[in-house]
Amino acid sequence: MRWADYDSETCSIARSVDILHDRWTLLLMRDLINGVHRFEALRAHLGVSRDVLSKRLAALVAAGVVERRSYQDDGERARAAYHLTEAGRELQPVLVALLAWGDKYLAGAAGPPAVLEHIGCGAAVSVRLVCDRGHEAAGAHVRLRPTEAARLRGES
Amino acid sequence: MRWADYDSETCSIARSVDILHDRWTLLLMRDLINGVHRFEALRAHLGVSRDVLSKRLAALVAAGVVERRSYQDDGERARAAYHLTEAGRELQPVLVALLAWGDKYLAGAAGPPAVLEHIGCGAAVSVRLVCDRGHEAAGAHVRLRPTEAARLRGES
DNA sequence: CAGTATCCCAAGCGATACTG
DNA sequence: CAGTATCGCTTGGGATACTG
Repeated sequence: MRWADYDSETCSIARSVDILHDRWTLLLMRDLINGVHRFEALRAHLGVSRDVLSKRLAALVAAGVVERRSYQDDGERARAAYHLTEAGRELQPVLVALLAWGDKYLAGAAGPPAVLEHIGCGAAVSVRLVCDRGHEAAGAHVRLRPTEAARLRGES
Repeated sequence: MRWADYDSETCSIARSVDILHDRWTLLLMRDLINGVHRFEALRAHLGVSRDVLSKRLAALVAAGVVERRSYQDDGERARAAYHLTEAGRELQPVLVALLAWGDKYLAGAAGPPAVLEHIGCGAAVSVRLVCDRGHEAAGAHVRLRPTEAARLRGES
């Protein structure tokens, strides 16, 4: 297929970007995936204003990637905490890919501030594109094939 | 490490997001990686204004992920085209991860408009997180370990 | 075709103050 | 602590017109 035939708006990348494209959302996801769950902790760590954090969290809850939970420590009153849903956790490859790319191209002379490691064995973790038959499938070895859904849409 | 110890700004994810977080950049990268290289073709396919496209391209050239080339068809005058640099091409995993996620969670009843396939064998392509010793390393089986660079920064 | 210049509007964002 | 309300600034972005 010629890529230009591929509808720019219905593209899954476009839909994903629509949810994630602002300056804070991916960093917010990063913190959530790494164990920061409370409003004030998120605000302080990200350095974002309360207002924006509130809006972002609401948007992510609406999008189904974050859920709000109440919890209660002993002797304390109930508090709210935010956790990723299954859909949210599955954005991990996006974050890892961004991390790997930033490590490689933006880290500067000092090197990356942190590396991702497999807890089981301590080896470095990387992102790979593979096909169902196990072939490495990066770069030009990959193409998009339009589905029935796209064909039907095109006819309408 | 406790994630909150990890500096939010020097994080490689943050640096990457800084370059990519606007509404158009990732879609622009998508089109560039898929063979749309000319200004007017990009503008038409993305549906973005000339002004913004011009700025985005300039920013991406400055960031080193896009390069501007001149080419000349027979009998035509020279024209400009934009191509990804090596660094730009290596953002492919980010795009594939976004595509896969959108396919899974945002495609709706009709299913995704296109699927990614390995040109060699036609099998579907997916993103995997693996460690250097070949272990599958997704979800909670992964952690960030601060490097010397982070320790030095923390002391300063 | 490949942009730049101008204008104006809307959205994003931060600061501050306030509420339960 | 966990937010909402209000304000005003700044940036992003579309429309249109213009240039090489």
